[in-house]
Amino acid sequence: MNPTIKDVAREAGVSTATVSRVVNKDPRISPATRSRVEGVIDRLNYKVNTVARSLKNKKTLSVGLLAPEIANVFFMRVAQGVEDRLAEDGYAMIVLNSRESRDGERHAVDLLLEKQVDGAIVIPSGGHGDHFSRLQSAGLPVVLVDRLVDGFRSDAVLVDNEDATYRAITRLVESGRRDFGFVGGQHDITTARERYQGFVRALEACSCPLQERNVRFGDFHTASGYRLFGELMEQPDPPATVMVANYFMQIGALQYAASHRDRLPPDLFLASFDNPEFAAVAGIPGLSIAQPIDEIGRRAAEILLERIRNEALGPYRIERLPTHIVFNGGPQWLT
Amino acid sequence: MNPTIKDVAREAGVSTATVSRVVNKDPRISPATRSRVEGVIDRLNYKVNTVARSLKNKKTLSVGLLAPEIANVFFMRVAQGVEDRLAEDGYAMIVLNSRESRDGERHAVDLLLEKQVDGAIVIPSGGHGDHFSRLQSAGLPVVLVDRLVDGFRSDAVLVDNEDATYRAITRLVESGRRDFGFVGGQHDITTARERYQGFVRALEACSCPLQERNVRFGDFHTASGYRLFGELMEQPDPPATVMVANYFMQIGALQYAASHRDRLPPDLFLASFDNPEFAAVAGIPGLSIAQPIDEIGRRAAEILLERIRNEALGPYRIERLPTHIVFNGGPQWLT
DNA sequence: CTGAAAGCGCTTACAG
DNA sequence: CTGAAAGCGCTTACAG
Repeated sequence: MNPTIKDVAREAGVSTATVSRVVNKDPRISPATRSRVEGVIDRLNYKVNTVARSLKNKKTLSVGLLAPEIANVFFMRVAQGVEDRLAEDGYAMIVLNSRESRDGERHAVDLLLEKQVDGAIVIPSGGHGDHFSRLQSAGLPVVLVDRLVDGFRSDAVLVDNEDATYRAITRLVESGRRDFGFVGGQHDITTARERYQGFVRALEACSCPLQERNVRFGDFHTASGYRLFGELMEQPDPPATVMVANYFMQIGALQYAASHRDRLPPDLFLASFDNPEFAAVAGIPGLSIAQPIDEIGRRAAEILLERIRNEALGPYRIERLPTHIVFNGGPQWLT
Repeated sequence: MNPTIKDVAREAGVSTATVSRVVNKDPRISPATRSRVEGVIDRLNYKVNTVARSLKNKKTLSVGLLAPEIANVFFMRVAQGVEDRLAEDGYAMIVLNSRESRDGERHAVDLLLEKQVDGAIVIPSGGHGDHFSRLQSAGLPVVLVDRLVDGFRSDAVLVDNEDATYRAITRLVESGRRDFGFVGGQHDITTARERYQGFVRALEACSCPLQERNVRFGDFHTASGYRLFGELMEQPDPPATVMVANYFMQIGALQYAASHRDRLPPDLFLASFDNPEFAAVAGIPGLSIAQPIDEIGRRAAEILLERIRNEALGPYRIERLPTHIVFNGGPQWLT
């Protein structure tokens, strides 16, 4: 059906070895031979069969991207960054969904092994990562994104959640706010833990009071944000400055706010991660700690490619990219 | 490194053919042999090398998903649906970004051909699709999603944009609204054209006046929605019921609305596609024509798999899935 | 600078 | 029910 290297060789009157060398830009081929072969390649519209090539080379030029869900704003921006970087080097991105379960992750690991990908970028679904080491045992480099996990060591790209939260809260303290609430995720997730620690540290630094009833932990989903933020607001004396430490919980909180405007403190201010568009539309003052999500994806891909090519032989690196703070109301979300 | 079929054969004292048959569940293998071989497979943790298998079978069990951008809510939900369906049958999904350009699409077609995918699902970037026929010439089935294109025929999965818009507008007319505006996309995109036609047809049906100054066409991006909706609102007598015929334009319109509340007609009502969360948070009354996006992805994958297996040999089918209307303000977005 | 030949890890028609 | 062998489409060490 599709022409093979044999067809080209026959038409050009050379061996398949020569055709292969032309295709792979081997400099030892004479210009005359090269251009003759290239002519035939064009004429027949020959495309190298990368499956055959992969079998020989033990490289598929493909990389797995494993995430807890696909329909997720954070994930898709990571994926965009990853695809961007991979495309530059001709690598394909295979996207897998772990469906937020460890079994899903195990299954995905099997699939990646079978598909012979050259490496994997993983956004973990939970706090544990033993099962990812099977990739490393098979010689595949892994780069973690967004968070670290227990029981598994590898390169990782994320942000400095603790420090970013610390700085954001400190800034709010400096502008006179002292009455804080917090809605976050479970502590087995490093990201959730780090953000809460930054929050606590900032309050300690200013000797601001932190009342236990103003702190809630949920599961990083919209419904959880709605419920926990609602619980905060339904108290007799709700905090006026609330950190909702995750994009989806923030959407939930904003939905609660939109439908219970009368319950909200008049000077309510919401701090969160990654959600400038939503906050802007809601018309509630706030700030977002913006992660460079595309860049995280790009860097993860970059590091993975280095490992695949054995350019990076040192110890595993945890790379934390800088965040920046975006205040609502400006036009900066209009891009 | 990884054990091969040869290692298993040697350990089990059988030929590689027998191992292959066990792996592929050939019923002719005796139970005794089967269980012995399976034991060895487990012990060595043997995984079939799908690259080698693909070379032999001329099937890679992988499918390409090509979209104009990855960081896009519509795309990611399609991708989720596609991945879901493909995973059931053990197919991998390779995601490619055409970067909203025809050259990007051509390049992706080359890559898909090289990677020997078994088929492709395409969300086109423009109104033209000549270049996709190279996939079909190579024997690869293609399923279009979201819209049709000139110069290319294939199966397609989308919604009945015209009728959905007609019904939504008609419903608003029945509730007493007569003063309409429209913000949509360029007419070379079938989706944009169909939605506008449905809008016009609904207004004709009720003999509602449609003023040309209340109709604007942009490019389906947030900034365009912001600008064009702003233009509508900055007129002396802005329309109170505006259809913003695309998810991203609607976000732009809501951002404009959030920052220019004083300019809005007091009884402003926004109709759009696919954005219940945003509209809910913004607190502006409205309705969304909700597409079953995951389902579109699933169906596209389903049809593609049928074509790959030659189960569907008939003529190309354009499948239009039903939409439903969601009004803001209820808790239905809390899922 | 070029070719003959082995081999990557599978599958399967053929033979028994 | 099982095996020997060919072959999928490449790449590359070796030889010239």
